[in-house]
Amino acid sequence: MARTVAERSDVLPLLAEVFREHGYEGASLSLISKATGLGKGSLYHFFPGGKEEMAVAVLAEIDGWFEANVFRPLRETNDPRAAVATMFATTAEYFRSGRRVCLVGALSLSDARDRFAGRLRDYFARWVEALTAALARAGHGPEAAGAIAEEAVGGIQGAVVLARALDRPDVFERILTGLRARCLGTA
Amino acid sequence: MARTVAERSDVLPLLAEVFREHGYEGASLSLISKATGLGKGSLYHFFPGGKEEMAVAVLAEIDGWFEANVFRPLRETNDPRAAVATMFATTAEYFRSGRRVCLVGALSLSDARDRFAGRLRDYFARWVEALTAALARAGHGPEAAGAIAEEAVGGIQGAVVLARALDRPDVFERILTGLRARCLGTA
DNA sequence: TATCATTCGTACTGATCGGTACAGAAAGGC
DNA sequence: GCCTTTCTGTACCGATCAGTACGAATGATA
Repeated sequence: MARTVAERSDVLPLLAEVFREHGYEGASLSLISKATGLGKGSLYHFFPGGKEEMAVAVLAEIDGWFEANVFRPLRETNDPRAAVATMFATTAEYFRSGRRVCLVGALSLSDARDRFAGRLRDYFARWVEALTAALARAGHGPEAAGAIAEEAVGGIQGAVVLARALDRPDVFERILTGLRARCLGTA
Repeated sequence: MARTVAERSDVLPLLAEVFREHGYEGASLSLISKATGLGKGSLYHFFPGGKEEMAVAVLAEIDGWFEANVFRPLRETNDPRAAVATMFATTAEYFRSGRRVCLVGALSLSDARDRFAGRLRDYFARWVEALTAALARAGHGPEAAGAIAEEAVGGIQGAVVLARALDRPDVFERILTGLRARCLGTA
């Protein structure tokens, strides 16, 4: 049979898009097969655990991407204010101004939440922690930094929901602008 | 056969809970049947259009509840600051501090969004408009009122996502407290 | 060219999906 | 007392679900 992909990791972005668009339950194997161009044989070869293993792999890749591009910069930068600003720009681009759903957030609202509870909690907890640390280093008081970080991380998720429901990416941009100002405001 | 319910509206809250917990795709007729105690015969008697009609009816009821308990008070009150404060208290109770999912928001993130796009957009648009009007009457400038309203409505949705992912209702409460302060702050 | 593990398509399983058909029981009018 | 309308359970439909089995094609090695 014809070879289509060399690496399991090659299909993860395609897989992620299917889960984002259809959710965990809605992402049927036939949809996944169509989106990846892989038959069931290949799919179960790469992911013996089936759909659940596919979702875990996708979540791990997303987690790794945010760790490298968002969380770590927030923790390790020498210029926390610039790092916070970069975080908003990076996430706005990643979520395509609300046109792209946050898979972690969407799973948190679905009945698949319990299945992946630990990973979902971990993702958001590390995001809030990293942002809290950056805000504290930027001059916010310890308790205010945590509260603002929660408001910002939650606010980004809410911006995705609202922009998608209203079908208005400009609403996403405006909310993020407000959140950024709140993070960088009184230091 | 034994009669179980008298009115179609009696099953709407049960139906809503099934959709909230399992999403549109995940709410199978067998789950719905179990949750409502109604067989398929009764279900299709009340909702000839099947699942889609059930979801539409549930959305209409939710919309009606928010219109009566949240949107209209914001529009018609003589004390806009008190009305805004009441909105936060009412929604916190309705969403049970993030333990209960917002069905409208969850559907907006799912692949059922297109099916109900108009209703989802309408719900959030009216919420933002009503809150904008109240904030303007409370003394905010016209452009600031709109921006804060979007941030607040989105923020509530994000608070549900975050509190549910972290399994921490206190995060929901803290975020709402911050949003309320932002709405009532500099008037 | 022969070998061999890896990769892949297809056919299949049993279960469940949303929806339909229909017979029969309860309720209400008379 | 019927008799009509309103409700309700159950059996069934074709389609699709996640997952398994397995043979065939492939690419690397030799």
